[in-house]
Amino acid sequence: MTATGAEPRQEGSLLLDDQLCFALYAASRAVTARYRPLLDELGLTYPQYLVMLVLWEQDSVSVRDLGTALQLESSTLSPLLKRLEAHGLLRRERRAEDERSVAIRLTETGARLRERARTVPVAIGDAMGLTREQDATAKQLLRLLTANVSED
Amino acid sequence: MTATGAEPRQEGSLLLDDQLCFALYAASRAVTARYRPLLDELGLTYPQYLVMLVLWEQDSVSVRDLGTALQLESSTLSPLLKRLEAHGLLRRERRAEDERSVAIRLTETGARLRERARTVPVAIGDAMGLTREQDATAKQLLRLLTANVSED
DNA sequence: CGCCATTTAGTCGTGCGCAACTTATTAGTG
DNA sequence: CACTAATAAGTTGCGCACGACTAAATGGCG
Repeated sequence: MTATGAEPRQEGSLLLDDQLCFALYAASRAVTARYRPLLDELGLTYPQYLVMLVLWEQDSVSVRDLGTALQLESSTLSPLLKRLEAHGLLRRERRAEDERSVAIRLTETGARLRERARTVPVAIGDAMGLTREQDATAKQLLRLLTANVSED
Repeated sequence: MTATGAEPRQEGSLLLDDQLCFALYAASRAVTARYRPLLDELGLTYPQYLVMLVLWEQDSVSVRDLGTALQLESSTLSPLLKRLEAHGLLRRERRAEDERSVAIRLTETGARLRERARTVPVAIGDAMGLTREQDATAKQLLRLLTANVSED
């Protein structure tokens, strides 16, 4: 893939459309918006869906583990998990070994939801309309960017 | 750039780390977090900064124009613009030609802030640590993705 | 002209996302 | 062992983001 630079590439431009950050911000919201109708049918928001992805991979994780996986603070996760618990998808219980920690476990309902969610990544993949290579390149660049920007 | 696919590339994976959407979500928040201390000094949040970028390009735009440029709803912009007005950076006045429309104009303070903001894109560019080509490729892919996903 | 559909901002309610802080528990040090 | 530092989860306050809705103004059509 070649960079077809139809861009005024001066280093410190203040033009909105020169900013990678804006492309990122717009893309992220556009993708989330595309997820919304699909996730509505599952009764999930997008961040809730991400939490469920983690739990479907590995049941019984701590709030801390979720925070590490999703890069979210407990101040974001705690209320979100409460809502998922209220919807009957998971249970929260203090660990006996360490009373500070809370184990998040799927309920039967939560575990079963996985089957209904299987179609979601496929539908989104279609909508994104990237080739396999573009998808891989994008992921790679986004991870590099995240790593660089998260330093110190 | 080659796609070094150390990925389990099955089409409909439910693994968090296979999802482009998560890479996007994480990158967007990481970049915004990197902006935060810089923008704090200007007294701006990240979305407020984006609004200012538009206004520094073209003074006197409508709420609708801002919404088109930033892909945001009036329900997001109206309160945000009120806060910027309260901080003395802009004024909102109904247009005489069309009383439905509101013209957003920079105050002297708002216009002057541009000079202090000049260092921001440079600092962020450094922190991102992408080559020119990676930056261009990322922007290109993100725009393609946004366009595809926004269809219909 | 009169009327209705459209357009433009705006309000309201809900759910993030994060900084700053609190509380409870555990670990580590002398 | 005592005591302090750390860790884990949660609360609060604020600012987005967006859907659903409202009010006011304009455009278009008969």
